[in-house]
Amino acid sequence: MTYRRTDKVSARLAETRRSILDAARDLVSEGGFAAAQMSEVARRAGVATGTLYRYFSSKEALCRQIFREVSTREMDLLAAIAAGDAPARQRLVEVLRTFAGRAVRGRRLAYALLAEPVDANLAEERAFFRRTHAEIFARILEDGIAAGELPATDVKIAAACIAGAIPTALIGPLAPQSHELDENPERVVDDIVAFCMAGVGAAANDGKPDRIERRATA
Amino acid sequence: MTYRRTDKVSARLAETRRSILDAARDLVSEGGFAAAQMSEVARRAGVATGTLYRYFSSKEALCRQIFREVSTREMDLLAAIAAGDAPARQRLVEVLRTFAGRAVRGRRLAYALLAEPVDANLAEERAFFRRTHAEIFARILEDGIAAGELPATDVKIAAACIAGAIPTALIGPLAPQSHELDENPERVVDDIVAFCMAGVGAAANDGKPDRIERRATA
DNA sequence: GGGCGACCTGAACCATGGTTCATTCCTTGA
DNA sequence: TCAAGGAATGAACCATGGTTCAGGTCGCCC
Repeated sequence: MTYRRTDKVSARLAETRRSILDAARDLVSEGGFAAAQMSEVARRAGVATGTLYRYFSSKEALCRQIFREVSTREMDLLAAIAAGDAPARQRLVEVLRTFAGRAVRGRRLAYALLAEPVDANLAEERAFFRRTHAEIFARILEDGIAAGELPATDVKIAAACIAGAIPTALIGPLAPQSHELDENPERVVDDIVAFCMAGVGAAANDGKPDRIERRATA
Repeated sequence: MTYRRTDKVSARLAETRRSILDAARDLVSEGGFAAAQMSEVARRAGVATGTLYRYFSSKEALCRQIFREVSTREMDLLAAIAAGDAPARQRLVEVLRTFAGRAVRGRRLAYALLAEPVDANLAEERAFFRRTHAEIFARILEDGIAAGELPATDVKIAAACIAGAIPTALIGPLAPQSHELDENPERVVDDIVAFCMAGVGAAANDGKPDRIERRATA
């Protein structure tokens, strides 16, 4: 027993771990998971390739960790809104706007999380992410139906539709071609949210004129 | 000049080409593009691996061809409906039902075309496929708005929402977990179509009771 | 200061799967 | 039947990128 990890060392280790995760996350938000090659992650983090394997058992483990950290942050935001005690319709609008708005702002990262081609292992993690999304939507829908704010629907299916419509409209293969997003992201978000709200049988106008009226008068 | 390709040979070549394409398509519809390895395609087609390269310059070229053949078939079906002279709302419902219905029936293939992780080259082809979808939806929406059947909306965005909602709800990472699809695919398709129709500001009841009423009485 | 072991290094290793090419087989036209 | 050349073969080749490991460095404890 001649060696025991000292606090200073632990701190340094933790720091290295963090810098690896940061490097990987940065790479992902710049070029997607495809850009996060182990050698490149190491270079960015200022360590050798082999060192990565002292902190993460495999590339998959590292990527999963990234995925979790980022998506947990997002989910927590949405969950907090969902757990509020505002009327269900209002919570739903807020959740959708938050989701879509954040995706637009961190577009490259959102693409990586939601749409980038990844291998089966990561796809699993993504499925979990999406499922959690859908559950948040579904719970609010249930509340709304129970409270009579929304018409009865199969909430699971409606939630899945929402979970598909938003990313596709924003960052899927359809989006890049159009430059509307760069010009007027707010309107795009508004329109998407309006579509989803209408889809679940609720007009989007909670205090402000909704998409349809606004555009009809234009 | 002692050799000239005879008709019989041309026919045989064409046949080989076809059998390669068939083998590849079958593999894709069984296990997605991931399962379509060149050696396996060759085995199925009853030729040697090298032979594939006499017909297609690369795996990418082969896969693109598959993608095009399959998706063209689907697009043509939808385009035919879209070009009809029924009221826009009716055409829209029909297109959506056809799209969703075929995806459910050929689920594995639909997954490959719409959602399976593929590399960037194929993603391009997929983007084209989706864009064409969205354009079909958009055109019908425009017709409907012009005819006063539908409220004014940004048709591009609505179309993108639809193009995202349907596949995700049916075959995306969300769907597999539930077995509703196996039990009652028709109802699921109905609900999804209803969501989309409501999203564009049209209730889905064209002659028959819509989702909401039906479920509310259950 | 010195021995010990954890930590770090990065070039070599390996697995996967697409691609090539020297060789063989077959068809054509005489 | 035979020379000429296109078509087919499939094992070897190669590129990519994750993973390993023998050797060096550094911090802990006495």
